[in-house]
Amino acid sequence: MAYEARRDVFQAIADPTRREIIGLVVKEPQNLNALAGNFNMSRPAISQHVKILTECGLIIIKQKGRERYCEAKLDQLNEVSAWIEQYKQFWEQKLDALESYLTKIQQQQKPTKNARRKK
Amino acid sequence: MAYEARRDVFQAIADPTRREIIGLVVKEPQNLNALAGNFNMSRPAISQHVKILTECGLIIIKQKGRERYCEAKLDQLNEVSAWIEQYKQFWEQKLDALESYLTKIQQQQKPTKNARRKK
DNA sequence: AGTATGTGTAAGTATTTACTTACGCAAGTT
DNA sequence: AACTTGCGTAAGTAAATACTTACACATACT
Repeated sequence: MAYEARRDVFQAIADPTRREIIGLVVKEPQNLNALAGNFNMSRPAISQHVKILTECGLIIIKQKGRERYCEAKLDQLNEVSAWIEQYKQFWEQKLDALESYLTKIQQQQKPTKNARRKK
Repeated sequence: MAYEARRDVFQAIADPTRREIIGLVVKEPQNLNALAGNFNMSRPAISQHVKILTECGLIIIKQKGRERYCEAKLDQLNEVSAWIEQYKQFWEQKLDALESYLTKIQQQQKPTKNARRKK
């Protein structure tokens, strides 16, 4: 039951190996053996990761003779980008404007001096 | 062994429930029961998701009496944002400049007219 | 003090993940 | 035609995930 129900971009990029595959393929399209050469795992393992990446559209395969070149096609990253972007403002504003406010609140929560919980 | 070795932001946002939690908490900080009310799953399940989110810093907990308010603190999303951003140019340029080139290549790969594979 | 409320966490479970090795097949080479 | 190369995929496995129910415990309320 390995590698079945997976077509989600968020899931796809959750795995560090897959992120690395993307990084390599963006730099230079390459066939599966070449790709697998960069990792400390078996060729089939990489093949399975690539499958997932193609299933969610982040990689496309160009068959050339018996070789299959993997190319990056990162448009789907837009989904993630958009999700992040909607919060960007939030966290950037938090950083300066609300910083002092938050600190204040936090101080109100400090336990009374020398107070002890009974064990 | 539920929910152990997890502190990675990419992993954290890979789960749709956790993404939804973030969405809710950004709009309005709320305690765990209120939060859990939005989902079709048990309160402990949400508690565990929140734990993961706090562990990678996307949510902070403000204890108020017996309640624990969850607030979003999305700075860590920067890690994801940065990763995506480095590729943004790539996929945006691909969209126009390379589009025609890719189409051309693709056509070169079309099997010869009426060519058939033996079965 | 006794009860209700808000919550963390342990233990159990089904499913999914991320690998592995073994095998099979098509495309090129000799 | 036989051999090599490049690759997909099946089957097996250990670990991680995402839940659940049961329980413990502190804070508040009466």
